[in-house]
Amino acid sequence: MLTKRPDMAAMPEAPRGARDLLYLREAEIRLAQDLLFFGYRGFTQRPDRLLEELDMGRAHHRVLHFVGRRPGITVGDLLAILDITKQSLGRVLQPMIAEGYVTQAAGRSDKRQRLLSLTEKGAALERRLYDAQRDVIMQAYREAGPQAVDGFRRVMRGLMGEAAREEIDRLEKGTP
Amino acid sequence: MLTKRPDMAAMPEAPRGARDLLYLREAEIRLAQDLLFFGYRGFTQRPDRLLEELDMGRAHHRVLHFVGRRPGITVGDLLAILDITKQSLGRVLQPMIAEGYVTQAAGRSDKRQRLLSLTEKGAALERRLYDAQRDVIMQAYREAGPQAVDGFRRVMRGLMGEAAREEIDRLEKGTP
DNA sequence: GCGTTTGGTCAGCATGATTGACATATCCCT
DNA sequence: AGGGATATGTCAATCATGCTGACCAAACGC
Repeated sequence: MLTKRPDMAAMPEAPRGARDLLYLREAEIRLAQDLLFFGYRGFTQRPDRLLEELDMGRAHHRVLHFVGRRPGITVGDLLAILDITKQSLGRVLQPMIAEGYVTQAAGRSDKRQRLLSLTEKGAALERRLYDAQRDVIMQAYREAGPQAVDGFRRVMRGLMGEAAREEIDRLEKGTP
Repeated sequence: MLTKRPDMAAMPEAPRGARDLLYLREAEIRLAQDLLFFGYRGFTQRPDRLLEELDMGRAHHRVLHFVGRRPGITVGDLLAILDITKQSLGRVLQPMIAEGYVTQAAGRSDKRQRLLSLTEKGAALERRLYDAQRDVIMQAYREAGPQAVDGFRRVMRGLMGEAAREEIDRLEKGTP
């Protein structure tokens, strides 16, 4: 498949140069795939190592992160953010409650709700994970420069769906 | 933990404004975490759906991608890129060979090596996955603009380790 | 009072990762 | 030619994280 390239058949009479543009575009997209794969791995590597020592995984980190980000979040909202099933969350969340990383409190207006928050212990662990990840991000931001950071943000926002974009805006503001 | 913020104790006599800067920096890092989580999910979502229909997972996609990117790659090099164990790769790779997505050929200089390449069938599937992912990336790139794309690349490179950065350079050139 | 919503829980399954141990073929150096 | 190192494959067992379907309990709200 070394000689087969995209959309060639679809442009049998493409103008001179169009073929080269397609090659260029493909190289650009392939590079993006590689960057996302290796970059995301670099981003998760250090927290993963810390979590391993505590017999936890990335799922636990996500709970710590989003509960810390939005204290008093309901189980339902957390499920919507993580986009996993109630059962999958339960298996991670219940042990975290039992071991005192997360607390539940009945909602004041709706008593069915279990509002989730981090305990001191949970917040301390979250901060350790945050610090590890912060170092990696700060380093990348410093090397790249502020303008690059802005570009990074724009592209990442574009990669996610509309729902996730709204979720991010909500997280940035507080809890509207 | 709503009132506890980073490094406060470490800067008891910080100048006016330093405290605000720390708040700002934390918000920046938290945003980066959210962007990477939701962005990466958006990036993998469409291929994941296609793969599901064929009873494959993300691991299969990674093999198709990197073998397609570097035809004739050795098992060892692929392992180094994916950073998984031989056994983990074997469970994904062997069925793909059996079902005719990937072929093996003995290395000409070193006959121990099994040089991996995509078959027509494998390349066709890889292209379907690529096309799905390309649409998402192109959309994000178009919305963000070329300058943002450059910034995105810089930051993502910064997030990965030195080894991954070299690997990306190697992939971009060909197979040095 | 009754249907709906929120949350928890049970049993079972798939995927993709892990480790340790061992086998085979080939390479390369002495 | 011998022998250690290298490249790959394979066995068995385990773990983490996702899934489904079914069902229950409590509280809401009309």
